[in-house]
Amino acid sequence: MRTTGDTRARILTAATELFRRQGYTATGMKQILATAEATYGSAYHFFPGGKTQLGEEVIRASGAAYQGLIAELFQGEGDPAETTAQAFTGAAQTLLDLDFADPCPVATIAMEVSGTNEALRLAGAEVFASWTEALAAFYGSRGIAEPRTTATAVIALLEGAFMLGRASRSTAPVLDAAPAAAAVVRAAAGPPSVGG
Amino acid sequence: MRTTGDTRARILTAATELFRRQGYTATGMKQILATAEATYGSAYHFFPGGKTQLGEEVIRASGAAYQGLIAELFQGEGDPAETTAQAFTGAAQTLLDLDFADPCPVATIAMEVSGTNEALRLAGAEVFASWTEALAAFYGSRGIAEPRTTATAVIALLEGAFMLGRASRSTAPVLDAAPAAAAVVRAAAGPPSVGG
DNA sequence: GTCTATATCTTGATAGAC
DNA sequence: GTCTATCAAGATATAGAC
Repeated sequence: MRTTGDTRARILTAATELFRRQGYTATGMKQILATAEATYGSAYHFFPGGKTQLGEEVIRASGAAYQGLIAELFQGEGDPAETTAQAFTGAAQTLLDLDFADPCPVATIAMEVSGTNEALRLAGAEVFASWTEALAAFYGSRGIAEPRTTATAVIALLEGAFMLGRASRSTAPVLDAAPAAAAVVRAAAGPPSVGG
Repeated sequence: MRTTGDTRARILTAATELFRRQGYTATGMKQILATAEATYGSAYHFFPGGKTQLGEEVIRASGAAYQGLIAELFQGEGDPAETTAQAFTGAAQTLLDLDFADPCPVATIAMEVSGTNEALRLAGAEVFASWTEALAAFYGSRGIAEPRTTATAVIALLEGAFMLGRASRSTAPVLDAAPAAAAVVRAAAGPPSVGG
């Protein structure tokens, strides 16, 4: 049963999958269309902005989806540091389930185009900011000091751990990052002792 | 005064610069050779393995250089957590000096090819492992518990912060990561208190 | 070791029929 | 809304003169 708009969604899904596996530049329109079982005519009908528009919509759609995931994972009354560590443990499993394809569809595109494509760079920046805000809202509600700083560091840690995990085809970096992320949260929860 | 081997080095330098700015796939041999003021003949004379060999040598050379930088930065008798934070502060300045080009030539290539080019993926993995070992050696010598785990988390945090910083064209993520990295080191230095 | 010319293929994008 | 055919420009890589 086909509904109107099906083709557009198929193209977007195929692009998301291929971008995360092969990167943005290395993925051609032809391959996207073959995977989506669509044609050039349909692609440029729905995405007149071409490949750049496709990349931008992939970033924003994935960004919204992951923002929802953050809201889902980071809640409840437990220790926020423990909640954070558990999210990393779950992320390690996701990495494994994907056979070390990029768990973050935004990261690879962001790395590739940050220096060359301003529209895509900006889309990635906005998505990262939205994740930081969502996570900071959670930390703030749990009484963590400097919630935005903490959230930024936790997201950076997760993205970096994904990168090392993909390169080494191992979940170890993400699992190693779990207690580290908890330590970051605990440090912000406690007193800001600097001198010793 | 030209010395033998000059051309080879020029090609390698140009490739390193362009890969970090534009990514591996988006950079063409033609542009590399134009930048290096070299020709196809020279390129395939020195790099018979073509673009893949060029990518691999860029990764390994940059990896060795940065391993030296780690050894240089992480030493001395000061508080290792403070030393770590200072390294991040310095990295933020580097990011700014590069006008938000990738401070890590390995990261972009690793993200792009981890799923498609096994030779390059492995080269990146080995480089990341060498950095982790170098950093772990420092933490171990300073009495930090689980030095490898700590080192992995710190490197992941740095790489992730670079990624966010490039996307947002801001040093804030790297500066936010500085105290977080210190917290990770401090947590490993102190007693493993979990319950409270 | 360096050069030019070229072979072969793929890229993103468009035109126009239906 | 979908299709095919095609364009112009790019890609990596090679051949062979010098």
